[in-house]
Amino acid sequence: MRYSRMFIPTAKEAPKDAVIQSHILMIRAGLVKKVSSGIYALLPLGYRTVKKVEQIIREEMDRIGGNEFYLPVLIPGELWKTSHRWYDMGQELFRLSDRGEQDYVLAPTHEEVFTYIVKDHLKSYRDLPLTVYQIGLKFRDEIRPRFGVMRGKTFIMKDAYSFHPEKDDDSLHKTYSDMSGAYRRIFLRCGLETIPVAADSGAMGGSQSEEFMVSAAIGEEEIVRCPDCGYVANTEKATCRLEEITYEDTGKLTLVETPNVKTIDDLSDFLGIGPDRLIKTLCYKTSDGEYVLALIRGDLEVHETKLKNYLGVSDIEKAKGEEALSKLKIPMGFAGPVGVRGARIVADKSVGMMKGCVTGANRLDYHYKNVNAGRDFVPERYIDIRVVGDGDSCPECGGRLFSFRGIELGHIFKLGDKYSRAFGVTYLDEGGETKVPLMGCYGIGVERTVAAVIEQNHDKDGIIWPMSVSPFHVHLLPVKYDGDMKEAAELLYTELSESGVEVLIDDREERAGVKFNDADLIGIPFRVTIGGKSLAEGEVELKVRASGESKRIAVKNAASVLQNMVRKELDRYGADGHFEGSAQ
RNA sequence: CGGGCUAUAGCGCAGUUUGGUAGCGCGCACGGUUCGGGACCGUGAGGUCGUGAGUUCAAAUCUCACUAGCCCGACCA
Repeated sequence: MRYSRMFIPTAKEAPKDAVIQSHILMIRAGLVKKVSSGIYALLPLGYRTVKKVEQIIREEMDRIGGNEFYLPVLIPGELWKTSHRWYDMGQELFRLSDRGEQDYVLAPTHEEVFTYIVKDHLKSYRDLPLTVYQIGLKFRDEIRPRFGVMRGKTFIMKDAYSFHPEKDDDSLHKTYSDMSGAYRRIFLRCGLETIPVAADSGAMGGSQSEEFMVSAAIGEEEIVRCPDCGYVANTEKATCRLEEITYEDTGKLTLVETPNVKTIDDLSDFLGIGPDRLIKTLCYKTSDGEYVLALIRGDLEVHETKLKNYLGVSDIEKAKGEEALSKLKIPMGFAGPVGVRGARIVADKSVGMMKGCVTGANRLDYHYKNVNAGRDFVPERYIDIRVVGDGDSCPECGGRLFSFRGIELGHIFKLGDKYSRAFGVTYLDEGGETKVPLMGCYGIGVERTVAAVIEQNHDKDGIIWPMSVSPFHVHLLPVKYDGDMKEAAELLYTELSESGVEVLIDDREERAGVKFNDADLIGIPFRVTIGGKSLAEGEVELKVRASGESKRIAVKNAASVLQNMVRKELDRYGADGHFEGSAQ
């Protein structure tokens, strides 16, 4: 491609709403343009990279037997009512209706459509297992779009679904681990180091689930890892060993006056007791309108996602002060589990052994002391709802966990039969009996992957593309697009292009400095400078964007040398040595 | 949705306190000099000052309402 003909709006300064490097660089290098909050247009350079990532995904999906589809994004609401997600999903689902007032959704994922299609054609156990996928646009009415392309209202996602014989967990597990392997290769081929993390399955339902994370300070996920045994988990799911604390029965329940002492810290100071002797009581309201008291040891925090998952509701929120008072007669700051009516009581495991402790008395300015769990109150269950973080003990080996932040690029789930059952998907088994298949689902955020590549591969001057996803392989830079330099550059351009190397030639009549800076910003792995002096000596100059190394090559060999270097570099990112030639 | 903030030329910003009819840098166009790391000189184009109402002789500036966007939190690929 010729730079002068290509739409590449580079900029010295990025708009102030870009706060992370990948976002700033995507805008400055002319990869994307914001159309509205959370909605981005891919410009030619950005789209080239996106297509390469898609192609890598496609190759890896096909390798494990995936069938690629192209599905509509406008979906009849009927399908979503069948799966019940029309009602469950809440406001992030874009809903609309046509002139006949038929309901539609803009698909945020494609379980419904794929299940609908498979239902009609799946007849026999011989058709299983089946893996289908597509790469396409998704819509989510995100509450807060963020970080450019990282979290948008529209985004490209690869989503795959697998179908397996009923109760055949081995078959499901086989595809699940094939996916896990494919995901590792995909990210590796994109030049990314990802960390597979045990995760929460969230609203999707299902059992096992694994997220593919890239470590990044701006990541939206918090992950804990044990350096000793390698345990890794999203904090939505992570557990830890319970600290050994000795509690003693201190006698019978006693009311104690605690005027205006509302927080754990204040209470701890006021009574001169450590926070691990206090039971924190948080009052939640579920999306079903139920009230729940969540109990946890005073020095710990409740993880709302864990609590929500246990309760099996789509959302929870802290109950408003007035509401807790009027509905449950619980004054804010003095809440406790003793004698409460009208609310479920759920306790973290840390509360299970607590004796001789302090809780709110549900009476303004009073707490109870000498509280024993099990005696003075009985929660419906002791479960793990605590926030696990730095310094907690690894549940596997007891080592000290540390936490870090990550960006979620992919997520794989075992779904079970929720969707197949809802849609009435069945097949006949060997014995001629009707069965319901198990399902798995597997997603990758495409633009987000591109953003992560930039996040991990850039310097102060711009992007440093891995060859596998770079919009071009070689950037030809004639210092002057005129005379001998122009001629040599054009010749090299033709030779390289004909041999399958993707070349961007900077044929603009710009000053050298401008061209160099744009080249660094755009970040194509190999830059070849065709300058007056070296050309007079029959040479051109190769600069490797990543290392900054440069060397001279004889003009007459340049095409073949570059061709080999590009090939070698592409092979480095090939998976298992199977990678063949250019990513296009 | 809760908390914080912003809105003036394509981008980055000043001007708002104390009302007087809009400016700087980058970018863009033209001319000239320059020409291997974002050159210089000159000329020029480009603005409903987020929207609407109000106060006033006069509003980017003061008042009210609204809208959009950004940051922190809850949701997700």
